[in-house]
Amino acid sequence: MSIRSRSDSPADAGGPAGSARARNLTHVHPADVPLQAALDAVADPVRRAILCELAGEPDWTRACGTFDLPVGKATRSHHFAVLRRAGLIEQRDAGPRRVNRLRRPEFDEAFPGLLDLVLKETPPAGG
Amino acid sequence: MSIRSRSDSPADAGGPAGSARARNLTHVHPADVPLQAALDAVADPVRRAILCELAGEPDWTRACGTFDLPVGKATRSHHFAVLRRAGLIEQRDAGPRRVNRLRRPEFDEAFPGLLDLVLKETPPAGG
DNA sequence: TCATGTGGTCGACCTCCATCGAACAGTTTA
DNA sequence: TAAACTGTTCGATGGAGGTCGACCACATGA
Repeated sequence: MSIRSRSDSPADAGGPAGSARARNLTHVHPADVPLQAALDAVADPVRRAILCELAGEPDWTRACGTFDLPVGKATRSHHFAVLRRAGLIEQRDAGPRRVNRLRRPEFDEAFPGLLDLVLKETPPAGG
Repeated sequence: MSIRSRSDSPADAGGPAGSARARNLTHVHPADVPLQAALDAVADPVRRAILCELAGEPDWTRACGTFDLPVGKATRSHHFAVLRRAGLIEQRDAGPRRVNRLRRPEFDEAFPGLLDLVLKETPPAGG
């Protein structure tokens, strides 16, 4: 397998030191994520809804607050953090908003097929 | 996709009506399993250990009690039931024992890549 | 400076589920 | 019949995590 240098933190690109908020934005490369964490991340329906919405649009175009989710903003923030720690999404501060990107190629390399299953999911019914 | 006739309950093969215990052994075809149930099933480390052990041996050679698991027999029975209802394993009564088979081709067709991820998992560390 | 909008953090609550001991059921052998 | 073995079911328990309201931190614009 290809052990890449996980030091190329992509969120650091965009400034010498970044803002104070951005410095708290820690990312984990999918290659460093245990299978347990990856499965736990995608096992939640709200998080799968986030991933599906994110997959349908270009990178860095969706802020956290723009997702249609049946939970409050505290829970929403929690879910985004779980996805970030599982190597599934990447986040970047854009003014007061935090925009997202689905880490599809990296995650696919670490867990082949898993993200495809999530994105191909047929919504239960009716909705 | 190939919608196969899910009425070919394989556990019924082997007798006209089977024993009383066998009649309570209900199976679910992986094609009828929601993604949520499949993910929930493989998200548990004990169940993944069962799947990995099962994958290393021929079908119908491992009874439930022969698995090396860090849980009591009540919990063990629970986990096997979850795997059965998720379409991951097939069970058959052999005397007082209940032997198992990994439903690898059927499950792979319904959830491509998922079982591979589980079986390729590297045990956390040390051992 | 203030107001607004966005998102994170904290504490608490609550539900789900993994876990266990005990009792029960079925099979085999004596 | 009894004993031994295997596995299930039941009821209870504990912990992990999803959820919320409230408050806090940061960025923008007037």
